[in-house]
Amino acid sequence: MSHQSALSLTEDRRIENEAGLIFQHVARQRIKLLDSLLSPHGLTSAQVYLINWLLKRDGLTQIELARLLNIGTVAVSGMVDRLEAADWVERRAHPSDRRTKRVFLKQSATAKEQVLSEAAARVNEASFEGLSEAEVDQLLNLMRRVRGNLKTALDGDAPDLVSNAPG
Amino acid sequence: MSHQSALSLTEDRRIENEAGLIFQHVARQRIKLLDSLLSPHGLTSAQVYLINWLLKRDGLTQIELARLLNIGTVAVSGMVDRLEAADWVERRAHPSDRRTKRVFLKQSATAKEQVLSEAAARVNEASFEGLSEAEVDQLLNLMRRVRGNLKTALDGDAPDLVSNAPG
DNA sequence: GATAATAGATTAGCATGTGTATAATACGCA
DNA sequence: TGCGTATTATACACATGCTAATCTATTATC
Repeated sequence: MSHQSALSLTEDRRIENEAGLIFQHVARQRIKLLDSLLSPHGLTSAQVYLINWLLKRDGLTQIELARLLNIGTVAVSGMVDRLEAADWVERRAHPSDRRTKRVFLKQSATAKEQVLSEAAARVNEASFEGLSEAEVDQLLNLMRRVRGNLKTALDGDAPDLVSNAPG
Repeated sequence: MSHQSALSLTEDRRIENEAGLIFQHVARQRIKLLDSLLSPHGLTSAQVYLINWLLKRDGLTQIELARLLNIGTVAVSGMVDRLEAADWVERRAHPSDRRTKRVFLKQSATAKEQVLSEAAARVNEASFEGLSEAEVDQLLNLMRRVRGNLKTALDGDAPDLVSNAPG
């Protein structure tokens, strides 16, 4: 690794534990805050991430959702179960492939688009309070590079389906 | 919020979804990579975060661990259950407060210190591949500010016990 | 066409986190 | 002493993620 000479195993010890905690805490705190904003609407943050992709492209298959959300197909299966039970989405048979089930939003979900958008924006505002626009850009760009690094380390060389995010 | 004028609700829409996904993906990818490094030793990443604090200060109470790990006491209770069942730690009665149980490492855990340290270092190396030392510092500093912002948004004004991380 | 390999989705079982409710203990104060 | 409150840990129910195994349907190969 090119980085190894700059931060060796021993020199790295200063940040080795803290970095992991920071990334985890920020992710979990954002979820917690987003959940608190969404719970009055009967939705969770993970469900909204899924719905956001369907708002961009309705009728995605579960495997496509799994790749976009960076989770396994099993997790998608369970989430769609719960979303379907609560009448936010419905599964429909794929016209030509009977293995595949496509997921479509129901009207109750599309009607919430504005609410979900504002909740996400409020979490970002809280997160980036006091940071300049340049600093936010810097942070997100560095995070994208870290995500790419980790994807390489985990997947080997799989294509990056997530980089074209909805927005 | 001072930030609101720089990035309004509408201007924010470009990043509103992506930011959340990035933070989540990075956190989960790091966990996944760390878990894969630790599973040969019969440990999970969450368990190692807890053990790392005990390596710094053995005999913490469960509530202290909860605050340090930024999780609830219920989650600590379950984790200590599993760690105790696997003989990594043991609960001991507090000398003066019979409500409290302090958690102590067993020899099997302290013997693993070097292994855990190297696993964490390898995750950081993979994460920060291609980033300069200055960029890593920049990233972590920005993330610390985000964490502080979110803590304020969630807790109100609770003290930040986590900023003095082990390492 | 029959058979093998691949792909999409689900089930089962687990770890980790949440919120709410409870039990036991400690503490503050009359 | 004793009552009310706060603290610590746990029980319960749930959401979200994982891996491994399974089932069905498609595709590739002989």
